[in-house]
Amino acid sequence: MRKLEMELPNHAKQLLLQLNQQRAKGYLCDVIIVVENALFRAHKNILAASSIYFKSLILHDNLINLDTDMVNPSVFRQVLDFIYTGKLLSSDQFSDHNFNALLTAASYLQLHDLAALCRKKLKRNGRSLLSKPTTPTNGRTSRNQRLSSTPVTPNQMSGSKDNEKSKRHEDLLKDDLSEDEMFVRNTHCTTSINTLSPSTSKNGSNGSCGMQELGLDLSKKSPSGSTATEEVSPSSIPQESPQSASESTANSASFDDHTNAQNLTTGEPMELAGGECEENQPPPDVEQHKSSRQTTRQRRQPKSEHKKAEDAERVPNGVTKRLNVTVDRPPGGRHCNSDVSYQCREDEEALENGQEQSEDSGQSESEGGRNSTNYVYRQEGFEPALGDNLYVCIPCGKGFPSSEELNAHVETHTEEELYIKEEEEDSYPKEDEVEAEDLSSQITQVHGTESRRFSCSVCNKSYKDPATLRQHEKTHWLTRPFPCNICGKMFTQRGTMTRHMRSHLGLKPFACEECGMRFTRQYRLTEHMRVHSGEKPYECQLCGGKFTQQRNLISHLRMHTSPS
DNA sequence: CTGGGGATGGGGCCC
DNA sequence: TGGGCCCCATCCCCA
Repeated sequence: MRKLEMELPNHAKQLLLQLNQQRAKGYLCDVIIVVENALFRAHKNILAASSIYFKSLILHDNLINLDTDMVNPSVFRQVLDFIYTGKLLSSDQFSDHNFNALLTAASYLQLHDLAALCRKKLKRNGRSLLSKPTTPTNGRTSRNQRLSSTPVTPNQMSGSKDNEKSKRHEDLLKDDLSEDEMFVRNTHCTTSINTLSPSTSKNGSNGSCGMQELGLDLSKKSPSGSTATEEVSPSSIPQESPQSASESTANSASFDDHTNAQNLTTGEPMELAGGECEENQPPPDVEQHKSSRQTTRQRRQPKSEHKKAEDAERVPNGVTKRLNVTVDRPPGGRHCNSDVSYQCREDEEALENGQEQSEDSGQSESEGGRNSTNYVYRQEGFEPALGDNLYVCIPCGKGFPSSEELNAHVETHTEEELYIKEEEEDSYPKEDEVEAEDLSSQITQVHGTESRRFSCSVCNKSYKDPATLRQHEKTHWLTRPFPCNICGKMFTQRGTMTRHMRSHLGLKPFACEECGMRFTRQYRLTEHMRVHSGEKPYECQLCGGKFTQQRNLISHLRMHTSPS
């Protein structure tokens, strides 16, 4: 048999180039590497082919946390670039110090070629090689040890991951990352990250890490003093920038595309790492349960998360909405499903507008700038005058020097800017609202001045206060005055909308002291606490069954009353 | 496979 | 404006 001698000269190179480009777009990326607060997407195959260490890590995990003692985001970006390009790009950054750091990382990651290169370089410069051990031996815990089956010493995670560290690193990133670096600071980002790793729940025995470890800050208002409140600012999840690797062949694969931003924004698990990553991963909170129910709940994935994961899959390159987006709400549907449908709808519109949802679409979207109040990043096509204010609010373009300030600013969006418009409407009745029903003025006139009760002319419900009546009236309006600026869903009450927004933004201020699980509503936490206390205040009068939640009692009662 | 129970998320609505 | 409660939907576990 004759040997075939035909060979494309640049086949390998082209292939790698393609892969790197795909990485930049997050296309087919199936693993996320978390380095401190930076997130990198990549392809398992590539990593596995590059390093035995990675090979072992990604075998069972879609999420890898690297020991930040060994590698920092800036260095890992270079490492990743090297893996995908085989090149170490020279830059000012490549000082001996940098090579030392690279060597540390390369040794740690068992990237022998890269390590050899670094040694060579250092040797040439006559500098001593770094001496950091490949395996961290200090007492400091690292996330990878908790979240992934890293071959590194399986130290415990110190649940109380220090703010200082994250902050420090954040600052570091600010220094290290280029102007084009993208910063993402959405809590959901972290949430989803956690959900990405099947091993998270298995390995994560320490409850207080989870989101906090990854930079979540959902506990601003947490009444608890639990460790869960010691987390870092949500803003401390700097995104690896697509531009960070701009000097290289391709961008660093990170949460750079809209999809991610979208998911983050909408509180949906980011589809950063491909669908499989999002499946059946319990949120970090869940894994923290210690009650008897703990096991059960650990195996569960909260519905919304689950659905969101699915949604993310369905809209892999979803065009995120910007604030002030025109509402286009499909009829019917509620809950997140409807939200998602809106999202999909926008995606479709984007498609119609020529934004293909091909594998390249992710890129095009990313250039469109992402919305997501909580997602801040910097990138081409979005050029606010920032100066050193690297933390950018996507909706308004304002830059802030720190994630904390940005975080504070972002909050104002949900409670301020987003409602300015509606406030104008709120002073009603506006023309269109009058057209809709024009109930308020009528009713107020009829009942407001004379009667103590204010009755709705539509349904005759009465209220003791005109404001409440007005609130009620809105339920009759054909037009709901309070749109969600992220998904377009409309609400009759501002409070409902703000609450809804919290789900987008991943703001869960209420933390359970027992397990660290967080909730968007105080009432939910109160409900939840009964899980730990065992209190079952709701009793079925028919069978004596007791329930922790009233709704479950109601559900139970239906069972009694149902025909079957 | 099915139904019941536990638990959670989201929206509506009233206070 | 936010809290509280209700309802619906859903998931997961288990018998």
